[in-house]
Amino acid sequence: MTIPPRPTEPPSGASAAPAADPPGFELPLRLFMGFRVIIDELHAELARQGHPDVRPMHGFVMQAIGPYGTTAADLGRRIGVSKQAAGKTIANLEAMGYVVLAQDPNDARRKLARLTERGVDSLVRSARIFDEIRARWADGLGADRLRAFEADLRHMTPDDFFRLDVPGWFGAAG
Amino acid sequence: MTIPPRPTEPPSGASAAPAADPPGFELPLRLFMGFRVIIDELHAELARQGHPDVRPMHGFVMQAIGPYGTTAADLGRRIGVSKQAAGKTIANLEAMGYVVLAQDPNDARRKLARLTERGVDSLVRSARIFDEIRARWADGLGADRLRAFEADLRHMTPDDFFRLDVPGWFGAAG
DNA sequence: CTATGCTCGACAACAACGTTGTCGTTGACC
DNA sequence: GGTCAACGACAACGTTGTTGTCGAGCATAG
Repeated sequence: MTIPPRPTEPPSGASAAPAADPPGFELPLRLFMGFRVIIDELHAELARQGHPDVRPMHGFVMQAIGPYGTTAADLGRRIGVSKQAAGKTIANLEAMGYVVLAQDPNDARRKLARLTERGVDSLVRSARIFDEIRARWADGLGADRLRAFEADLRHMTPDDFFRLDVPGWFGAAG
Repeated sequence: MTIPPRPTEPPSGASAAPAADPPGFELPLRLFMGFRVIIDELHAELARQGHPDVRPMHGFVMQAIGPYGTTAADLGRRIGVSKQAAGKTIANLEAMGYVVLAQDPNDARRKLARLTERGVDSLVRSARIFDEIRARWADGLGADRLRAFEADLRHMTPDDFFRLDVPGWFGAAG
C-alpha cells in the first residue's frame, strides 16, 4: 500500500488497549489483494501451460458456460450482464478458439455456445493450478487455519451469487 | 454461485476422508465476494450519507491523493496506471467537486490536485462506515476469529502494493 | 550563458467492456 | 390464427484504459 493513512482522529482515550483492532478499510483491501494475488498466479501459470491469452474474465465465463453449452441471453442472466455483453464475450472466446457456436436443433432462435477441447483444457488446468495455489496457502497458514479461514469466509459471503460486471462496477456509473 | 462445478475427475481413491478440502477455486471466489460485499455496503451507505456518485475507484484514488495533494503523473505512478488515465480520473473528481486543481508555485509545470472539504468528508465517512462493517464481521465471526482471519490474510498478501487498473486487468489484454 | 535532456500536462487516436434501444425472426400460448 | 415474449444481430454511446505526440518548464553539463 502506497496509499497514505486515512484522515481520522486517533482515539486518544484508553491508551492501554492490548493490540488495537486494525482500521476497517484494511479488511476489504486485503480481501481484494488475496483475490488478485491468486488470480495473477493462476494466469501466470496458465500462460506457461499454453494459455497465454486467457484473461480472468474468460475463466469465469467458461465456467458459466459449463459442459452443456449456453446461449448468450442465458449466459448474460447467469453472470449478471446484458445479453449483448455476453454475446460479445462469446464472440471473443470463439475467435480465440475456446468456444464453438452451433444451432439448437429444437429452437431456431437459440445459438448454443459450447466449450472446445481447448476450452475444457484451460478449465482443467485452471482447476489443478487453483488446487496447487490452495496447497501453498495451506503451507503458509497451516491446513487447519486455512480451513477455518475458508469457513469464516463462507460464513460472511453469499454463496448463490456472482456478478461479472467487474469493470463497470468498479469504475463507471451504473 | 450459479457457476456449475468444474470438470475434474473426483479422486475415487481414499473414500473415508473426513470432510474433504474444498476445491481450490472457491478461495479466490470467496475472497472477491467478500471484497465486493463490503464495497457494495460501503457505497450504499455512502449514498445515503450524501455521496451517491462516488464509485469504488474514486475512494481509492482520493486515498491516494492524500492530505497534501498530488499531480496526475505522480498519482499515476502511485496507483499503477498511466499519467493520462490518472489525469482523466482527476478531471472527473474535479467535475464532481471532490478535488480542486491548483498551480504549484515552485514549478509551473505541476498542477496539484487537492481534496476539497467534500472530498475529505467522503473519506472520513468511508472510514467510519468501514469500521462499522468490520464491527458487523466481528459480530458474525467473533472478535477473536476476525482478528485471526485478518492476521492470516495479512500473512498471505503483500502489504506494500496496490494497483488500481482493475477494469483493464480483469477484462482486457495487458 | 547556453545546449541538452527529462518531466509535466494536454491533445488525439484507439481498444476493450459495458450499457440501452431497435428490429426481424422464431416459438409458445390463448 | 393472432398476440406476446424471447433470441440474436446491429447500431450508438459512455467509461476506463492504452500509446504517441507535442509545447512548455526545470535542471544540469559544458
